[in-house]
Amino acid sequence: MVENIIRTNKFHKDTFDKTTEERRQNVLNVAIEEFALNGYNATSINDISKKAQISIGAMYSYFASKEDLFLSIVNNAYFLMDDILRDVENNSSDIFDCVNRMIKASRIFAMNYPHLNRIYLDITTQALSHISIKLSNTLEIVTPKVLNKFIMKAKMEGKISGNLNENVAAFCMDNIFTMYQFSFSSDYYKERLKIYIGEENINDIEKLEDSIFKFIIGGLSN
Amino acid sequence: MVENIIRTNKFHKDTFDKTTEERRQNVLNVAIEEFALNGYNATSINDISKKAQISIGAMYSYFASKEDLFLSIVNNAYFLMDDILRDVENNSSDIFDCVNRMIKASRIFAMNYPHLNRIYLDITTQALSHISIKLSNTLEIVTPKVLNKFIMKAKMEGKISGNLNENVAAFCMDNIFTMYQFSFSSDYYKERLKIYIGEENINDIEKLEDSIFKFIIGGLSN
Amino acid sequence: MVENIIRTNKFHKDTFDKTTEERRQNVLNVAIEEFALNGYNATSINDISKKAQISIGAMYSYFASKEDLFLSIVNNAYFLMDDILRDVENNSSDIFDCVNRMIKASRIFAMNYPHLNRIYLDITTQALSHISIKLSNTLEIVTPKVLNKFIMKAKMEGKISGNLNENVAAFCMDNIFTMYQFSFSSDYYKERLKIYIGEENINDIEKLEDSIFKFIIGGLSN
Amino acid sequence: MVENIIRTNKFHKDTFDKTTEERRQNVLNVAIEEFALNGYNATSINDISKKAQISIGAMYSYFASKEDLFLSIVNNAYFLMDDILRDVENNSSDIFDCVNRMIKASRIFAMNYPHLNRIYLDITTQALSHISIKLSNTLEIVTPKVLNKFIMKAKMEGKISGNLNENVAAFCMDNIFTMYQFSFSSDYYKERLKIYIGEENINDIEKLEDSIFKFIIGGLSN
DNA sequence: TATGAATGAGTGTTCATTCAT
DNA sequence: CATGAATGAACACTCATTCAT
Repeated sequence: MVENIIRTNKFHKDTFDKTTEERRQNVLNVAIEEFALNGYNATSINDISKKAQISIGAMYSYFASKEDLFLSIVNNAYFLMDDILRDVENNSSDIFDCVNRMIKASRIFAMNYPHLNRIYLDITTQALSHISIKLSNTLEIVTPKVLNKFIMKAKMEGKISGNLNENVAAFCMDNIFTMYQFSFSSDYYKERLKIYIGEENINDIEKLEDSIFKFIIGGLSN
Repeated sequence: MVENIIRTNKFHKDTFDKTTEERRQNVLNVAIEEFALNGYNATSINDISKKAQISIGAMYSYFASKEDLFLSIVNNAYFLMDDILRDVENNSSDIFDCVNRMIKASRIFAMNYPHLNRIYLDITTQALSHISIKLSNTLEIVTPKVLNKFIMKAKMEGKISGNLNENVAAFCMDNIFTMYQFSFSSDYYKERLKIYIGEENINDIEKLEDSIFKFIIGGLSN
Repeated sequence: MVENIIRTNKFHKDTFDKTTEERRQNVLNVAIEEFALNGYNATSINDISKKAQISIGAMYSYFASKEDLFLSIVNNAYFLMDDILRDVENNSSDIFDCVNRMIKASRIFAMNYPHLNRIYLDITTQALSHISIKLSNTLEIVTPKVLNKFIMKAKMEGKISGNLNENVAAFCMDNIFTMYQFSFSSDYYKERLKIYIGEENINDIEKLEDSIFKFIIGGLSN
Repeated sequence: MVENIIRTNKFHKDTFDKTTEERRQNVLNVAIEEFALNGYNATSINDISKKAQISIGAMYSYFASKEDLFLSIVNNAYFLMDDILRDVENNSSDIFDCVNRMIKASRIFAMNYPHLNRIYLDITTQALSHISIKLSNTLEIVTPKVLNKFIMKAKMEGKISGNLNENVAAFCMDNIFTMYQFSFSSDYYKERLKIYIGEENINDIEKLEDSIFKFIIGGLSN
């Protein structure tokens, strides 16, 4: 199972498991913050160790390389995303409910873990393709599966047209979710959202999400 | 006018205007390729100058810094995007035609200028927010304006519901366009597209774009 | 007596005497292999402890420093050489027999203990003079003594000319033995031997050693 | 021709050819001294650049790596050795003259270039076999050729026995020369020479070399 | 006594930028 | 105006050694 592969991926050394929870969280938190702020390439492992107030030697006793530290973080982030998606899947009554939940989940994830979301954006960058390759087939697999499932179900129940191309619909929907997420973590996309909906509407999240919901439902009903 | 601001932004030194067109293009082309491949941070100006077969001294007589070279490229890229969008705007008969043209334009831009598209993705990254800030208010302004205009027109002509939130709709539509674009330049998003629509459907662009078109039209008709 | 000084040199801590023979041999064997392969400077004590499957803490409870571990090994190696030389001394009937035995002993030592021989070569290097100093007056003392003794005896018995400078002759002879030894442990000198005698003759050890013997005997008879 | 291969080996970058002769010599001299003193592994390129009072950046604009700097030095050293051996070859009237000249040349080379001689000793070490491999077939080729030539000539002229194995004889002779050389550069072998011939005789070089000469001539006449 | 996590100075190397020619 | 040699801070990473458990 793909999910198990993800969960058993391990990019840290045994030593990291043995240190205190506090130390572990501290290292990860500082690293997440730095990677999110500066991007992978501009982040220095020496800086992270200084800010986390641990020695650089300890850092390298926890992770074999800068890349492994980064992969560890990304891997953990996928656990989180996964859990959230699984939650959406399990609690959604139908595709409409599912869309609604996914919109909210996108924002909440980005607001709760803005650093992780920024890191995710960084990974999709061509410069980090060598890194995303190491996680390939574990990424981006749950969302299409969940969306597809609910769309098919709705089709069979006659709730939406049988002519809908469910794959492309799922793609379009996730495009909206993904960019919506980024709109709460990356300064660039934050600015873009403001331009689209106007600075004065930025705080009426309910209205915004309701409109997104309607747009998507329309897309499904074409 | 915003457009004039963009066009008059100048991130190169006067010397660069004075050298030959060939030399100018050569420098920019090599730089674009390198930045697209490695990302801003991992790209070396010395490397670019070597590959462009000009001296590093010349490089710095053209651009005050690595950042300025990068900004120059991005700025030029916006001319291109702008022209394309303007073209779409001028030739579209209505919002449906406009959507159709924008879908195609997204793909064509990404395929014709994959390097520029990758660079664009890089910029949206938080790590380069210090760079996007210098271009702020010049980016991402034309698309919403154009989309808005056509949606409003369609609303007035009764072609689509008056209840539609045109701002959010434009946002959703551009989310789809943007991610669709990335699907033709970044390896990461290429892979993601394959996962969504299946490797076997990746070559039937017409069917894909038709489905995207229908999804969006549905969204507008909700 | 010099010999006693050698034997009582002790570069390890008492703890090392108290651990099991197996553990002791294991540590030393792994260390010998690593030092021989990488040289003193490029060998890591942490690596040795990992390969020997003992903790780095234990390592430092046995030896006060990397240098002491190295000195221990070298010191032990001198016991071995010493025993071999003593054996040659005790069993040789005269200088001719002695030369014959020393040629063979050189090769056999190098083949049985190539690691120790490589380590010896490393020590003679200027970079490790700070180490050889700590062993000085214990090294290189037996061979000249033995050779000298047999040459003097042969002189007195009229077997070789009384005009021979026995010191220089011993020096020349040991030069030949030493380099012959290295020809069986260091890859560099192995290659050199091939260049001198031809790859096709490298396996006819008997002929080779017979020729060396004759050369030396000639040298003694000048 | 092997000699040409050596001469055209180039381990430095073009930039090094372009800097001033003074700077070039300075870098090489400091590097030679450091490598000779500490050995390859324990020598730091940053230290060399500091002692040579040039920036580390300049260092790396001259040589692509620490290894290349080292190889450059070794390569240059082979030019020197080569010239000396060629000189011996050209000026020797016969094998006896040749031996005489080689003994002297060994000492003089070691005294004039003790650093280079120490570096040579370092290279023969197993730990540096990865380096000597890069020079293989260029090293150690001239001496056997020269010695062989003169021995064969002497054989043909009846000056020495036709039964002599010239290859092994050359090997033995070079063993003596090589170790004699080291006796003037490495502290270890200096000490060893003293032990063999006595501290009181260390200054009577003429007597020493005369005795070595006689030993070798004897070896050739066996 | 044995363990191995932790330390931090030090390594080889890169690269944006300057400036004499 | 163009050149490219030169700079040096910074980087990812190593390793001899210490010390709490």
